[in-house]
Order: sequence, then C-alpha cells, then structure tokens
Amino acid sequence: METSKVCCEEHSVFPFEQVLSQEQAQRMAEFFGVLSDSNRWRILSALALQSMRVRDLAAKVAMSESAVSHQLRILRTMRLVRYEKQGRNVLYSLKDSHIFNLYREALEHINEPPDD
Amino acid sequence: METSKVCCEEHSVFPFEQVLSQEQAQRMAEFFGVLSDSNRWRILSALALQSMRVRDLAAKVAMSESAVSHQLRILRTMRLVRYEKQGRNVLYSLKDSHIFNLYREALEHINEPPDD
DNA sequence: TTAACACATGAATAGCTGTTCAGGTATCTA
DNA sequence: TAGATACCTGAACAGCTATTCATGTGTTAA
Repeated sequence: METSKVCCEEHSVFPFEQVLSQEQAQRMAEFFGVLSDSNRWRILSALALQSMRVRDLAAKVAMSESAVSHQLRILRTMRLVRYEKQGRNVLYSLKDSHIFNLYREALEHINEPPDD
Repeated sequence: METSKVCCEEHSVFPFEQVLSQEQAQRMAEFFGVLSDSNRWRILSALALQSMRVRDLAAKVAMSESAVSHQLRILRTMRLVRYEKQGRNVLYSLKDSHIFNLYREALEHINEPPDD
C-alpha cells in the first residue's frame, strides 16, 4: 500500500548548530511534555474531529469534567487549543495543524521497521 | 527574514478518523514522553552534531556518566539512537532524522505569533 | 431572587520520573 | 593476573504530574 508521499520529505535543513542550551532544551521539553499524556492526546484527537464543549468532551473521552478542564488549561497555555466562550458554555477547538504533523511524524517513527 | 519553506508544507492528510484509543494515545504519550526531558534533548542535539562515546557525551552535556547512560537506554528503547560497541567504548549516534522534523515542527509552533 | 448549570481552580495525594550512589560486567594494558 | 577503564544497572529518594474533591464564579432559567 502506497502512502501519499508526494514531495519534499527530505529537504532536511539541519537544525542544530551546537548542543541546545539549557533554556532551548527546556522549551522543547516543556512543549513535548504537553504531548506526553494519553488523555491529552485523546482530548486533542476529539477536538480534531469537532469543536466541543467541556461537558461533551469529558463524556467523549470518559474523564471527569474537572480533569478535562485542568488538561485544557495546559493545552491552552501551550496554545494547542482555542477557547471561545458562548454563554455559560465554552467551545474548545484545535488551534492549528502542527499537531497533525507531529502526530504523523511520531507515527512514522513508531511504525518504522526495527533495525534502521 | 525568509525561512527556507520551499514546498508542500500543507498536504495535510487528516490523521484522525475517531478519538484515539487508549492504546494508541498511550503509544503517542510514551513516544513524546521521551522528548519531554531537557537533558535528553541536549543529548540528542549533541549526537546530531557528531557520534560520540558515553564518556564524551557526558562531558559535552555536563551530566554524570551514569545519568547519561540511563537516558541513553531510554533513547535506545525508543529507537532514537544507535548503539555500536567498539572495544570497551560504545559509540552512540542519532538513528534517523525524524527528530529533526519533530524539532522543527515544535519550533514553528513555539515561535508562532500569540493569537493564531 | 433562587436554583441549576457549565466551567474553572486550589489543595491534597498517589503515582511516575530522573538523578545519585553503590556496585557489576566486559575489555584493555602492564 | 591485577588494575584501570568504559559503560551499565538496581535501589533509593526527591521532585514533578494528573487526578479527585471541594469550592468558587459567571450565566441562564424559573
């Protein structure tokens, strides 16, 4: 089965000129730390399918509303989700498509054959 | 300043058909969890510059050899680094370029203007 | 106004993670 | 062989994280 690789997956501009500074490494770690929780991934994938209220989101991913709310704050802080107040509801949605690219890239790595 | 965006950064094939299963979400979380530590990023960036022995790596990133060794095991488990025994030394190197793409994608997100 | 609803938040706690420390194995050198 | 070197590993512990629980805020309905 052919995957839809069309072009340019190898215009790899080498991103490191030296060892990352503590600060830059910390920024990276914090960002990826947000993606290191399975419930947050379920929340993100749910929001990728459709924007949702906290209540419905909680039901969809089978978590308490409080737990979801706490997680949404983290996702909001890292600007991965958008917050839109509507009366007493709050509509959350995915902010941009970086998450898709990260997901695909990770999946590629995970599914790579064992030895290089 | 122009970044070197050449082509096809938007052939975004939507990756989610439904909410991620617990198992799939867990796999994602575990993978990104490996990237959620600043010392591991420093190790990865050091190895991106050149393959190195544990000893030299430890010196380069200013960690104890033991701590580096523990971290390398985690990176090895997630197949991010390659292990090559040479006598009593062990040469570690970066395994593939997924890490570059993930780094760039994260950087793009982090550097994105505040309000979408 | 009162009650119900939707969501956010602070404190507490249980579980996870990364380091250190103390060893242990394998290899090289004298 | 003995000692030094390079690396690995298990246990222990300190610090972090994600949930629950109780409560608070703002909004809508009666």
